[in-house]
Parts: sequence; C-alpha cells; structure tokens
Amino acid sequence: MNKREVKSSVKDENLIEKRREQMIRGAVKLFKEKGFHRATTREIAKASGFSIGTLYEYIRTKEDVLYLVCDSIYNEVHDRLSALPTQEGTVEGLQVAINQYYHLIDDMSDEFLVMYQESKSLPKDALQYVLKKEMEMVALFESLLDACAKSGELRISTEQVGIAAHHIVVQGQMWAFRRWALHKSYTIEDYIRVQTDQLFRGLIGK
Amino acid sequence: MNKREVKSSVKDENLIEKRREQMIRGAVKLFKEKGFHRATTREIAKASGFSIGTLYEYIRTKEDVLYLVCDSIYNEVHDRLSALPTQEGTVEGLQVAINQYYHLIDDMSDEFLVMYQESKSLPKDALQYVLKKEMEMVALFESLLDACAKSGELRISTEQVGIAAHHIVVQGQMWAFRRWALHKSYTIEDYIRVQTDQLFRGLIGK
Amino acid sequence: MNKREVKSSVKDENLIEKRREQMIRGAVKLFKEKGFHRATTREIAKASGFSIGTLYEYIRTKEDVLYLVCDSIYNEVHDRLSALPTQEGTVEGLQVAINQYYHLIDDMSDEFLVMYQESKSLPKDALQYVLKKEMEMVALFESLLDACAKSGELRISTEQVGIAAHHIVVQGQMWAFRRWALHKSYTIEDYIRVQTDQLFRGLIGK
Amino acid sequence: MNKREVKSSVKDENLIEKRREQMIRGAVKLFKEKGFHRATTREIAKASGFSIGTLYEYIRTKEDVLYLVCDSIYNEVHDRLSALPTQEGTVEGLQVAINQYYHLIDDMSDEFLVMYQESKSLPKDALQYVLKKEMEMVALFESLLDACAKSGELRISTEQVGIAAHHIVVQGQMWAFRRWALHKSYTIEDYIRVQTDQLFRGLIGK
DNA sequence: AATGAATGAGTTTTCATTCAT
DNA sequence: GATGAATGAAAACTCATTCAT
Repeated sequence: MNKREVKSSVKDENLIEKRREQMIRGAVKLFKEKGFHRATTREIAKASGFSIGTLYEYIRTKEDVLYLVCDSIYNEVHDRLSALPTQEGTVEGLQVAINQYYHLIDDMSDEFLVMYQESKSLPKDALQYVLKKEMEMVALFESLLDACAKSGELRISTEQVGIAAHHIVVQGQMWAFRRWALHKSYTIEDYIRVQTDQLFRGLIGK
Repeated sequence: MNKREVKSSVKDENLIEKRREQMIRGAVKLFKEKGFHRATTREIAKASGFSIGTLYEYIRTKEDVLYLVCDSIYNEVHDRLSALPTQEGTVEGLQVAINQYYHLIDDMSDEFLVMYQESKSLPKDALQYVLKKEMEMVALFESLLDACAKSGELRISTEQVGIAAHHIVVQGQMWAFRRWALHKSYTIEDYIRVQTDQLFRGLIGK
Repeated sequence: MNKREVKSSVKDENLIEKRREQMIRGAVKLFKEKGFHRATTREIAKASGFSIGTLYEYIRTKEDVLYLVCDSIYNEVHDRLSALPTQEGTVEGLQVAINQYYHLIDDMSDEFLVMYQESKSLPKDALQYVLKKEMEMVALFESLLDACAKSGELRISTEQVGIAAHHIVVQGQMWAFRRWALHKSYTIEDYIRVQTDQLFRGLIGK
Repeated sequence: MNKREVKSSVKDENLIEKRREQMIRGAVKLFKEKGFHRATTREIAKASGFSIGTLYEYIRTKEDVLYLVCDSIYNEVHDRLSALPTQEGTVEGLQVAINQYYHLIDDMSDEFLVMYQESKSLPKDALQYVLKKEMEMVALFESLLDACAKSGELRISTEQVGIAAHHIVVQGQMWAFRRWALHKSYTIEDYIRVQTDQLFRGLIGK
C-alpha cells in the first residue's frame, strides 16, 4: 500500500502498535486543548504516559505525531463506514450512510477538530495522503448519490452530485466545527434530521 | 463599542492606520504560506515593509497581528454586507445577500482561510470577539430568513431558520476551504447557483 | 573571491568583525581546553562575552565557529608570511621564511593545535577551503626551494622539492603538536636551528 | 604491568578477547568515517555485529572503545617493531627499523589516523597511557640513533638525537596524515627512500 | 518614530547508559 | 550472556520581545 510510513527504532511491532495508541490518545487530548504548535513534545510524551526519550523511539519528528493522529482518525472513519451494507441506489441506504457518518463525527468530534485545524502543519507528503483520504470520503457519497440518480430515486444532475457530496461531508464537519453554536440548540439527532430533510426535499422527485 | 483595542505606542492615528494596513497585507500573505505559528515576527515586519522594532511600535504581541487580521476581515465583510438595500422579506433580497456574501468570500478567500485556520490561536478575549462577529453574520441571515418566513415567501419552521442560516454561512466558507477540490469543477457563479437552487427548492412554498 | 561565507543576520559589518573576533578568541581558548565537540554553544557564547542568542546572530551553526577559527588562523599566517621580502633564490631568504613560519607557529600554537585536531569536523565545503589554504602553504615553500634549486644554491631534485616543502610545513606543525615533549628540552630557537641545520646539511651544494 | 584495564562484566576471557576484536574492527571503520564523537554507541554495536546491550557487557563507557582502539594499535606496532633483530649501532639496522616502521604505518594508516585525531578525547589516565606508548616509540629510535653515534657510524650530537628521533616518528605519521597530498606523487617506497636519504645525508660522516 | 542588536527562556531532538526479560 | 526498550540529561538552535541609539 502507499501508506506513508513513520519510522520507529523499536522492533517489536506489537509494542509499536500499543505505544502509538497511547500516543494518539494523549496527543489528541493535548492538541484539543492547546493545538499542535503550542503542545510541546515533552507534554505529548507525558500525556502519552512515557518519557521524552521513549516518545522518540516511536517517531522521528513532532510532525509524525500529527500524522499518526490524522491517519488513525481516517482509519476509524473508513472502518466504520465500510461496515455499511452495500447500497443499491436506495435513498434509505444513503440515509443510513449519512446517519453513520454524522454519528461518527459526533463521537469523534475532538479528533476531527484537531485534524482539520492542524493538518495544514503536516509535511507535504503527509498532507497529500490526508487529502487523498478526504477525497475518498467525498467519493463514497458521490457513488451513493450516483446510484440513487441512476435508480431514479433522486432527481439530481451530474453537476449537482459533486457538490451534494461535498455538502454532506462539509455539513458533517460543521457539526464538529460549530459545536459551540449548534450544541446549544440541537441534538445530533435533530441536526441529522434537519440536514437530511433539507437535502432530500430538493432532491427527491415529487 | 466593546471593540478589543490593540495598544500602540505611536500617537499619530493616521500613521497607525497606515502601518496596520501594511501589516495586515503582509501578514495575510505570510500566514497563507506558512501559517501563523511558522511565520516569525521578523518575517511579518519584513513582509510589512518595516523593521522589527517598528512592528512592535504598533502592536504589543504577535497575537495582536492575528487579531488585527481577523478584525479587518470581519470589518470588510460587515461593510460590504451592510451596504445592501434593506430587505423586506423577499426571496430576491435574500438571494442578493447570499450572492454578495459568496462573492465576498471568493474575493477574500485567502483571508478567510487564514482566519479560520488560525483564529484558535487568538487569546481568549480576542477569540470571543471574533466569534461574536461570526454570530452576527449568522444572525444577519437568520433575520433575512425570518422576514421571508413571516412574509410567507418561505415555508420554513423556526427550528430550520437557525440551521439554514448556519448552512448559508458554512457553504460560503466551504468555497474558501475546499478551493483545491471545487475550483476544478465549478466557477463561483456555478457554485452560487447550485447552492441557492438546492437551498430554495426545499424552502420555497409551492 | 571563493571565500566561503558565514551568514550573519546582523547588518553592521564593523560589528560583525568585532563580534567575530571576540568569538574566535573565546572559541580557541575553549576548544584548546575541551575540543570542539565537548564545547557547547552556550560555553562558546559565554567565553565570547555574549549570550547564546547573540552568538547565533553572527553564525548559522556551531560548525561555523570552527570554520571562522580555522579561517582566521590561515589569514594571519598568510598575512605574516606574505610580508616577507620577495626572495630570489637565496638560501638566506628561505631561512628567513622558515624562521618566520616557525615563530608564527610558536606564537599561535594553541590555534594551530585546535585547527589540526578539529578541522576534520568541518562540513565538506569548509574542509575543502582549509585544505586549499594548507596547500598554498606548501606551495609557498616549494617555490622558495625551487628558486634555490634553479639558482644553484641548493642541490635538490624536483622529486625532493615536494617532500622537502611538506617536511618544512610538517616540522613546523610538529612544534605545536609535540609541545608536551619538545618544550622540555628545547627553545623555539634551538628547534629552528636544529631543523634548518638538518635540512640544509643534506641540501647545500658543497 | 600498569596497563590500564577496561572492566567487563563477562567472565569468559576468550569471549572478551573475541568480542573486543570485533569491536575494534567495527569501531575503527566507523571512526574513520565519522570520527569518534559523531559515531554513536548504537552504531558501534551494530558495526561490531552485536546489540547495544552486549556492547556494554564488554565496556563501561564509550571512551573505553576509543581506548581499546588506541591500545590495540600500539600493541600491534610494538609487536611488529620488537620483532626486529637487535641492533648494534649500525646504520643498516637503523634503516631496517625505519623501513619497518614506515611500512607499518602504511599498512595501518586508517588506524593511525583515527588514533591521532581522536586520542585527545580519551580520559586523562588513558591519554597518559597512550602518550607513554608514544614516548616509547621515540625512545626506541633514540636508542638506535645513540648506538650509531657511539659506534661512530653517525656524526650526531646528543642534542640532535632527541629531535632526530621525533623527526623519524613524525615523518612516519606524516605519511598517514597527508595521504591526500602525498599519495598522488609518491609510493611508500619513494617516500621512505627520500626521507632516509635526507635524514642520513646530514648525519652520515662524509 | 524608526531601527536593529541583544537577550534568554523555551523548543525539538539526540544518545550514552541501564536493566528487566 | 544477549537483547533492546526505556530513560532523561544535555545539546543545538529559535524567536518573541526589549531598549539604546
């Protein structure tokens, strides 16, 4: 796979896995509070439960931590969405997917926030990789929308498919980004309902 | 007004104005390239056309620069939107407002990008101020939508008004955020048309 | 000139000159005691009489300090040797040159020691530059010897000229290197006398 | 003997011998490339063919490795020179010794280079020991020269004996130090011939 | 008002050494 | 005896901020 690798000087793969999980958990917590730049590597180590020396046994640079965080988020997203039943162009299937996606963001909104605010700090190649993942996300919804268009369940032009897919993805992110404004007035269920209503009202053939 | 002040040791108000304009222009360019944290005060001074010493005659801390940038963006947004003719609950008026807003974002997408990616680095009070400005933006569209609801031009529940206003604001930001994906396929005109179509199709009373 | 430049963020050339002199003096003293690698940049700064921040206003990396030290030594050597009256192939002239050179090394033996023990730590390009300077030194004596050979004052084959020149240069360095052994038994004057005697006894035509 | 000991936590003397040989071989190679300070203990272990943990079973500190390298070089030098037939004050015998010594340096010039460039990094007591070895080297040639003086084969004053002995030793080292300059023009045989010619021309009674 | 040299706390990163397995 | 993960002191270098000129 063309997965970007983060070099570690530790050999035991299981240990790497374990330590990196600790690291990601600690880092997300920290980045959420103070952002990537304001968090020091020493703080990351501490939040992860080990020493600064140990931290550097599992990464090469501070940016690697950010990459690992972003990568793990996308992996979780991918895992949870690919567990969906295959869709055959039904609006219902699309709705299930959107539902899953929005709930996922609600569950992981800290992680999402971190990723979206900090990913620009990734080195070039890592940024590329993250953008690719994001495009896959959009593509997933495009294909679902497309299937619905083909099956006739949605009246939607090709032009609209792209934007609608972005729309779905961005509205999801909005729930994470605008927590401070939205959580006061709506539950995630409200939000999903209103969003899908609005989306479909325009798209469903009368 | 409770406008947050940035202290300057220079007395001449005109000079302050002039130097800060230089500063904002330089800073936006720089932040766009490397982000707020990676840009040094020396670089900001250089990009602004004066020395580091002079820079500090017009601000107190580096964060002041970021605040000035964010503040100036909102001021421009405010100026351009408040120039609109007063609306009396017509869809057409709403459409004009959206149009203005989206074009504004298109014109200033660099600035918007910078503001959204970096505003979390503002000190507490400045962040508060910026969020307040953002809420005003949402409120503007809320009032426009509300007027339309009251006049009967839009079938829209009170619950929907809040989310629709956020929706409009976020879709505008999306044009700036997702330039890399959207500019390939759409012009700003396409984008506005598709967005407003989608928005209104669901909302306009039959 | 193809002199390798060390970048400074300070603009005032006179100040650069002055600060670098302080730096070289401090660094030589320190390197003599503990060597280049064991001397920390903080110690170098302190020994130079300024703060670590100021040190880095005048250099880019620690290796720059070493380069400046080596460069300044060669410049002094060059200055002192090029002040010699032009030689026209007399043994006497050669003797004056050797005399000068050996005294020079005696005066600067600390600096020489540092340079020879640490120059391998220079980055590639700087090492190149230093070796070039060293070759010039050898070449100087080669040309003096050559002139003596041509004028008939010395019976010396072309093959011998190169080695004899190296010999002179190395014997000079030996005085610095082996201080611990030689200074007990000889003064610099003794040393010069014995060395030149030995050199010439073989070379002077009967 | 007052041989400085390097403590090992391993009991088996044969194993110690074997592992240290591996270590010296690996270390010389590494030090040649990057110098003592730039070589890490991990790299030394790797170059020696075992783990960092094992390395520390056979030494106490990194400096021990350097000491072992220097010590082994001198032992080899000692072994090869003490194999010479006992001299009875003949110039021929002296010449054989010089020949042996120079060839030895030619064979081991990497090791010599490493030793001379890095020995200053030895801890005090180890440095002392190495210098003592070096003095023995000089003393060897002093006694050979002395014998020749006594037997009348060389016209050489007591004053000259010390310097001439140093001279021989240093000229040998010069062949290692100045490889980059000398190897282009001379073979080791040329070099020995020219050096001894020059040495003896002055010293041999006509 | 403008300049830019000076400062030093704070940052990332390295690496010799230890010690449980 | 061998391994390699863990440690943290110490290193090089940065940069926001100050202040004398």
